[in-house]
Amino acid sequence: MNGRPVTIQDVAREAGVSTATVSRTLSRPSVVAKPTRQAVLRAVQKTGYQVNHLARNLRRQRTGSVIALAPNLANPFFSQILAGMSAVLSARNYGLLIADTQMGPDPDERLRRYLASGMADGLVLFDGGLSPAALDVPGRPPVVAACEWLAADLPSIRVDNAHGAELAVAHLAALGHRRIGHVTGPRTNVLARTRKAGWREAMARRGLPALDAWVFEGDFSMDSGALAAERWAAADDRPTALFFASDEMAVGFLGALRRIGAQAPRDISVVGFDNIEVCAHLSPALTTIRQPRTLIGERAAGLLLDLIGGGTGEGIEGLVEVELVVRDSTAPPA
Amino acid sequence: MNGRPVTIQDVAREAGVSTATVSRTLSRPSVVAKPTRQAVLRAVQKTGYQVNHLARNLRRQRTGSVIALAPNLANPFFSQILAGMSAVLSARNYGLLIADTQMGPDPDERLRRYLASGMADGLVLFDGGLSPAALDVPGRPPVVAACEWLAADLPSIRVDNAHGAELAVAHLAALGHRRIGHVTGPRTNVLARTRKAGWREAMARRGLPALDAWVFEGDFSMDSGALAAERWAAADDRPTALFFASDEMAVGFLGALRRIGAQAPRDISVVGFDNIEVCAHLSPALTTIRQPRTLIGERAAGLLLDLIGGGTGEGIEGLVEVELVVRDSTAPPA
DNA sequence: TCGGCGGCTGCAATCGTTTGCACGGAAGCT
DNA sequence: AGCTTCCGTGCAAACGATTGCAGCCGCCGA
Repeated sequence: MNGRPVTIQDVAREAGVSTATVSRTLSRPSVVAKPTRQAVLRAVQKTGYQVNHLARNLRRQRTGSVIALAPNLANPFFSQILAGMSAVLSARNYGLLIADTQMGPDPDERLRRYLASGMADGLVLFDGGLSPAALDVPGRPPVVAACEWLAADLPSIRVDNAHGAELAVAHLAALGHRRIGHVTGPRTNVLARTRKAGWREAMARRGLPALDAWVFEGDFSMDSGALAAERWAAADDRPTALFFASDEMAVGFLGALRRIGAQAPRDISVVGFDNIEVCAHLSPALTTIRQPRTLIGERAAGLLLDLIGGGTGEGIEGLVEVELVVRDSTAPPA
Repeated sequence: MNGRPVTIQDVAREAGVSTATVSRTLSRPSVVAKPTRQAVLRAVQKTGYQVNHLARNLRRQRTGSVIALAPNLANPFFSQILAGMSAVLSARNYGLLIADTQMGPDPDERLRRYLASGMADGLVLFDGGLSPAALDVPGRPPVVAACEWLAADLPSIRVDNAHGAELAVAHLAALGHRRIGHVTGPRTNVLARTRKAGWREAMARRGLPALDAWVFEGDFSMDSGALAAERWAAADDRPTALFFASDEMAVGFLGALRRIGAQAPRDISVVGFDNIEVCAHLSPALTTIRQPRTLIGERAAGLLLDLIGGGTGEGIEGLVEVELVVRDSTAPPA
């Protein structure tokens, strides 16, 4: 009734037992005798006791939460992944802290700080641009990379980007395209690099040239996609199809394309990557490579929890499969 | 060097002072003499000491983090708001925990649990669908509502939805439209209700009828927007312009419109709400009401921190202004 | 020279749990 | 009956920081 929060002591007094017994009743009910247990539970009910997580965690030497570290929280791409993580974490009574790497001046330093601070029992890293050296922190908690990552030895959940590129190129080639270009992500981004490499390989596998003139540099943003449209239109040796490293860029491209009087798939076939929600609602609806984002989040969280629990992460599949979603932005070349 | 994390005791020993002095050096440097301070800082450097937040927070009787409770984390709308929150929170050394109300079976119960659990020093609520009764928890921490909310007495950051509707209708009316319809959000959502009411008022203010036949029910999703397009096309008394309660629905509408051979703004003018990123890249680019989402997040976090600090939230403006962004989806009626 | 004062510092209690250890008693066995 | 075993419980020491209180010391003024 009064303002002071009720502690385990209050419950113990109420139930006429020691705090140890209350604690045990709550965490390992089986070890306390049934009558005692019931008395304690009754006292808990009566007093409205809630454990103090701070105290519990201090004693247990853990924090009960994990950090998701993303390059840019404003990017909707992550929200679904976070939802997936949140689902499995809250089921296991873990909290999900989120943080942005790109906000302060020195991303690597921020990562290091998070690792050293002991604010969380583990960390999921979504930023492929950080330096592996930032992981070199004495007693750091487990880290799961949920992106392609230079340091191959980090437990990770990866999307099969190369296979995605292969699917895209295969689809376009099957339609009869031979001049298939690529719009890249940011040069430093590992995802972007893998997709580009995948494109090259897929082309080579079919004996198709992967000309540099068919590569347009982007940065995953819609604006950069729009820019690619202008450059594509101005080029003299144009590809008849483009594989984009992200849907966002493809969306920007399609919009700009219309504005300059061209149209997909009549003038050019377009394949994106991600399957963001808007794809199905564009006109033409965007053919793309689907990434199961919720699944990525769930897997990453699952893997991290396993590591935190002392597991090796052996049982958890690190590679999640992508699939081709055919819509209206692709057709045989004119 | 060894595995055990370095504590304040180690630093104290190294510096030849007491733990109290170390603590003070770190939290209120001005009260300790300069030579002592330097010795302590040197020891901190040497040992690589990091404060244990758990212990600090236990002692300080606070958790150092706040919860953002959203109806659906997978909704990209929130990611930018979270980014805004994250920015101001991490600047003040607070952590941001996120949680989903809609995941478990009983959202109200979840809210209550979060409030009672003491896991955070405060909470920002984005779900307008929860019952105010869920807030009725004995020693609950401050809560900020970042959505329209039935219980008017909760400190809140609100968007001026009614004004947004007014701007939309004013714009369309100025173009010469008289038959202006509305596509609603989910019936239970307070945001959706306010926008609809705003539309009605704006129409009335101009002496224009707001016919029920011009109202299409949606749920904020792209799919529901697409559905509205079919219903609009099938109607016999068609509005010449539509004001949408969300951009997502407008996007779905535009896509479906094209698929049935119609086109904006030739056949119908469209105004959305939110200014999501894709608006500018559609063709036609979508005229909409801009909500400053980052600002909403910043304000909400700021207000919450003020309340946590014992403030009254007086100085913080609760209403954030929206603005009209005119693009290509609106034109005079045919 | 002495009293007073103020600036630094240390002692030790405290935050609320968990948990190793020990103890008491009942039950089972010879 | 005496001895072991085992179950259930309580005692008290952690976990690692913060902070009120008190004491020390040096400086200043009288």
